[in-house]
Amino acid sequence: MCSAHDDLTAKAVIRDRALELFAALGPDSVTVRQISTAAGVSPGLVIHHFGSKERLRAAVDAYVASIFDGLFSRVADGELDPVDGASFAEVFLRELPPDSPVSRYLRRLLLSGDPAGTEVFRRWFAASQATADALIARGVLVPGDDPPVRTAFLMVNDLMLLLLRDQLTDVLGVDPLGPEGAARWADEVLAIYRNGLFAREAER
Amino acid sequence: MCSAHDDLTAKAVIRDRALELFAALGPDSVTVRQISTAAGVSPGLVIHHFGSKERLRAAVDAYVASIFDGLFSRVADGELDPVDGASFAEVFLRELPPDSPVSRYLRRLLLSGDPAGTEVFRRWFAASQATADALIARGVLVPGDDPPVRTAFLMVNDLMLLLLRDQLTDVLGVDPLGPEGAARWADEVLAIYRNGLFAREAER
DNA sequence: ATCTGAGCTGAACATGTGTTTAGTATCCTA
DNA sequence: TAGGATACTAAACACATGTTCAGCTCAGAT
Repeated sequence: MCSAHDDLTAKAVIRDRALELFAALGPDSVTVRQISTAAGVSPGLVIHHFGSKERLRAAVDAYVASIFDGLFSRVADGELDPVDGASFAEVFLRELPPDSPVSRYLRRLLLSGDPAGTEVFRRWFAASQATADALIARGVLVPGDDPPVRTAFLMVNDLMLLLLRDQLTDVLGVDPLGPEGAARWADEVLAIYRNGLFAREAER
Repeated sequence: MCSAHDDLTAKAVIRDRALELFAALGPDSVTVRQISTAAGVSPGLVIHHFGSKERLRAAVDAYVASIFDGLFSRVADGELDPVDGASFAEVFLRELPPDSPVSRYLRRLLLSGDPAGTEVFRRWFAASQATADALIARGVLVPGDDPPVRTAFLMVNDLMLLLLRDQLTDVLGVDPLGPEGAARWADEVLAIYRNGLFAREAER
């Protein structure tokens, strides 16, 4: 190994810097040269290791997907517990480094319609379904008339925090995934889940 | 006018084709030449009318924002009524042509963190707040302990359908904004809003 | 009739792009 | 210790990009 950055192989460094740049700027606006200088290598090496920019992008997609897969299986194994409204988003934020570009990358993955994003979405949905089933079995949740739709609803409520975090911070004045915002958000969501939203006619 | 396409001015045609291409492929992957051939004009004319590709993008941003502004003010005037769960998304889908690229463009606008997207989000939030206040005043909704957070929650529930429509269609097997899917989605959401989510201990 | 200015084109320009290539150092294996 | 693969670079290549420019057409004012 010629030049040692951190304790990672150069290929991994390239992948990590590409992940950051793709997440921040979008894959299309990022050039191979930007990635190579961010990784401290030559542009040729990026191609040497990944074949092409497009395949580097695919590698980053797969890497991010594998991170989420790891988190999902840890939840399934009971290592991580998404209690209290079944918020996967909060669990993930806790597990990932606070400035991790992964959630921002996921945003691009999902909203751009990329197949890799659809795949992550599918697995997230499956994990949500498993969690919901477990809570129903324990008698905590009621199943509802249309379990898949109910699961999807709960899941997107959760995902939203990740996807629209910046915009929500803007209008609320507080980060809904920060310490204070998360508490306020959870309180309100649980209140709705508990009491519903509509005024009860004649207060029962 | 040299070449008449449809009944629109060439500048408007360029803007419309750019909107479609930007929505479908992302602004960064679309070239001026693609836009110009889609509009049936020369690349130079695109620059002639808009100054630069970047300023064309800004013009499209503003155009989309104005479309949403129009819809918001029609809702405010009572012309459009988002009853039943206050679903703006459904209202918009009904008002826009079925294959309109606007909602897809909005997705890009929000995910890219573009200021224009943030602005649309702000106005959507304001409109949601106004609608919620009206429903509370009529005694339909209960305000909750944290009205801004409650409004944001309801709003993102709604936005989600627009933003994750494709992925939801994938996992549910039905378009949540299509005729059947919308009904199932509304039923389930209203059930939660009405009865909550948790099993009542001892069934009261 | 003539001038003016806007709409518009085709070709060219400068540059940034992804990628290739030739070559060098370094490591692992036999 | 030889030899071949691997990691890596610098330079170049081919091409696509956004943009410019000179000039054309044509409607409307003078």
